Amino acid sequence: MPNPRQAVGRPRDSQVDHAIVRATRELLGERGYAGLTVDAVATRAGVGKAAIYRRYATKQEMIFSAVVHDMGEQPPPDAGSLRADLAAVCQTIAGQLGSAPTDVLAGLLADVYSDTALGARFSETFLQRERLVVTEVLDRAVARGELAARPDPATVQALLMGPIFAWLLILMGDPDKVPDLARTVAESVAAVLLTGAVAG
Amino acid sequence: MPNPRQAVGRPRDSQVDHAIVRATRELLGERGYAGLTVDAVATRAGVGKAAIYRRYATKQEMIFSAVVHDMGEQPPPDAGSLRADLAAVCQTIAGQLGSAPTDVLAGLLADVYSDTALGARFSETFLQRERLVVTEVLDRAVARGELAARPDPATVQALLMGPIFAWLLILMGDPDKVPDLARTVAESVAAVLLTGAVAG
Amino acid sequence: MPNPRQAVGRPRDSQVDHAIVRATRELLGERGYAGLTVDAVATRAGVGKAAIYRRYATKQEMIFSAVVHDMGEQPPPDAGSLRADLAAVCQTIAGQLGSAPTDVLAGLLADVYSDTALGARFSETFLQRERLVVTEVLDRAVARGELAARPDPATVQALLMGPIFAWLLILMGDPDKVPDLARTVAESVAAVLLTGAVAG
Amino acid sequence: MPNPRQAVGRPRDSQVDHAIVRATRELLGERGYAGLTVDAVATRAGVGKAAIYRRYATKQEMIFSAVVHDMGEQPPPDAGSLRADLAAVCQTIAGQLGSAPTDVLAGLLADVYSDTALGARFSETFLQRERLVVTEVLDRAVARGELAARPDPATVQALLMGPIFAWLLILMGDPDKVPDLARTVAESVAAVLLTGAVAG
DNA sequence: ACTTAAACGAGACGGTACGTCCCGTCTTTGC
DNA sequence: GCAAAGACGGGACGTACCGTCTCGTTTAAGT
Repeated sequence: MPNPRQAVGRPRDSQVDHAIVRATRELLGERGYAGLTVDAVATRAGVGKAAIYRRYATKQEMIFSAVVHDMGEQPPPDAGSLRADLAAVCQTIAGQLGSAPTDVLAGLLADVYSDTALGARFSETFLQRERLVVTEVLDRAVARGELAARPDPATVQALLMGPIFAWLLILMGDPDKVPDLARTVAESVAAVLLTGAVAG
Repeated sequence: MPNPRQAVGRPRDSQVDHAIVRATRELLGERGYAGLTVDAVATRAGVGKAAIYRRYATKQEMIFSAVVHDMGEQPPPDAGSLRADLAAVCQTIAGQLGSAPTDVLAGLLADVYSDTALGARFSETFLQRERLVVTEVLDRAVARGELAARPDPATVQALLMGPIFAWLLILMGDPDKVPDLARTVAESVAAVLLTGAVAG
Repeated sequence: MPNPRQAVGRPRDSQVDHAIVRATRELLGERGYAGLTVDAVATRAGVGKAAIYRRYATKQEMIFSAVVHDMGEQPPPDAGSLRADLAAVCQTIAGQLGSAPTDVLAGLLADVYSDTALGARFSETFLQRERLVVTEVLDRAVARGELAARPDPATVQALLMGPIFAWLLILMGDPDKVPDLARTVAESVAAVLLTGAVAG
Repeated sequence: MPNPRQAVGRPRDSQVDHAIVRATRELLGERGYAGLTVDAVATRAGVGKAAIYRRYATKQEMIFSAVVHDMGEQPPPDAGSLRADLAAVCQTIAGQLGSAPTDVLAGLLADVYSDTALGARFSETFLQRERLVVTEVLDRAVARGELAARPDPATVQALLMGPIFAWLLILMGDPDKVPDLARTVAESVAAVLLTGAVAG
């Protein structure tokens, strides 16, 4: 059951979509989050502002879509143990967070709080998808007999992503040390979970 | 040897200082971070804009000063064990982060990336002071013989503050559950440190 | 010798022509000259914008054609005397000017100055045709012996149409009084012409 | 009884007023009425757009004020006879109309119809003031015994200004011939008035 | 008391970006 | 090849803030 409105009128030009996303990413890299303007994106993309606002309701949505686009968050491969699964999840998180400049991440995070629609989209696109991954990993551990009961996935999610987030965004730590940090995080979360200290 | 320029002319009115801080906090609560304007603060405070810019170089500095004001980060009391000390540090962090609305925290974090001066101040006022606390706690554990060598304080700081940060700012979790989370965090960090898995 | 391009392809739909003209007039009445948009005309007419721009090069031309359409300016019937002929011409002018809302007339007049092509068409469609009428009337008066020489037709044209124009467009006078005014104008122009005060 | 609000805050800078008016006039001359943009005026005047919109509610008001500014319409000197007085009035009208480019006059006239406030101002600033002049001239003629009763000033105003208006704005006639036309107009109006054909 | 100099409320200033609107053109699908 | 529908590049509009700059007034400290 495709969208019935697709049949009428000139269809959206997908080259315009790409040009906007591309220009946004380039300019974010060149001028930073705070220095990005919609006019500059339009000019760089060779596109009218109307074409941008036809796709995105606000500047913030445009940036969000250009940066987050498709944080695929594929279903995680079973690595055989909770410890190994957690390590894999951590690496994925680290890879995603490291894919955008920190000032952009911080800017987006702030925008999420001033735009309800964006907040919902952020939650759906990113948080809930990642939570499913965490849930899956925990369920496996229960199935294996490593855990007696499934701990709260949201709590585990915070334990996993938090330190990496803090390292990059708040402490402005060296990105090269993120892999080491990810290992330590996986280690510490596995330790605390396996002692049974975290409630469901 | 005070600033000689202070002696001449009309002195700053400390009531103006308070009015600005107060108006800023009120308006942050009412309209949120993104909705705050300097004109509105001036009006609410019954103050001219010049009086604000005489005190703060930018809007961001004004907000920073009004919100962060005095994250005291007092020296931590020795609780007798690494596990207990980490728990205390975690509670402190949780208390500080919970004292401001999340949208304000996110907004300030974004500003830190577009304003070098603010970034430096944020680092000095907040990060480095907290790092000293972490370092002190770790040193005590070494002195007690709990740890063979002092792990990297920055890494430990990320492990401690990260999950709470993520819970509040990213996952938009229930603030009432933060104390529980803080306990879990302290537990997990103590576990991984005591196994010696974290390098110095 | 018709246009050879007319023979190929689908012929223009004359219903579309009428729909455009009709929608234009309706919307001019409802929203006024300044509030008219091509999109609105297309929507109201149930027509694509391309169909409009296939017929008219600009929005202004569209309006012009819809409003002026056929200012017939038929050859004037000989009324027997200069005085009577002038009165007839004046009534015709008054009738034409009164047929469109004043804001539309003012808008069109302004457009004539920003669009050379429209200016030319305005001149051909309206001014020159009217001038021929004036010239004819003056020539008759010469033939009758009422005038010794033919005065400058452009000057007489200005004397005849000017007051009615000013009354409606500038002074925003009562349209019901235009017939009276037209009589007075004819009277005054006849008077000055018959005294021989106007040069050829 | 001066404006009580003058005392508070920074006063308007009259140099800014002049810069705006000057830039508007220059650009009207260079690019014509249709080519004028508010941004261009702001840039040329070395002024922010806000400074313009603080003074004028719309672009149209700005242009109106810059062009019409002060059509002084001083009380007319008594020339001794109705015929001579009318000639003087005609010359004044001709001078005023000739002081601005025709495209600007046409543009302003159109604006008057899409902006009620501007229409009112146009009427007060220009039409009513001129009408007083006409009324005064007619009253003098009555006092002199040239006229039995005072004819309708609005009608006479239309008779006087109309032909000059039509000559310049509609017929796009040679501006050099306006003085001749003005004389003819005065002649014809005097003729018709003195025959008593125009009602009060 | 009188001068000096800075701080004060108010609000205008130059500048920049926003999001909207409209023009005239182009690109689909269908007839 | 015309039709409706609607996306396209371009560009102006009027609004909203920012951080600065006058105004005239008020408040101390130093004479």
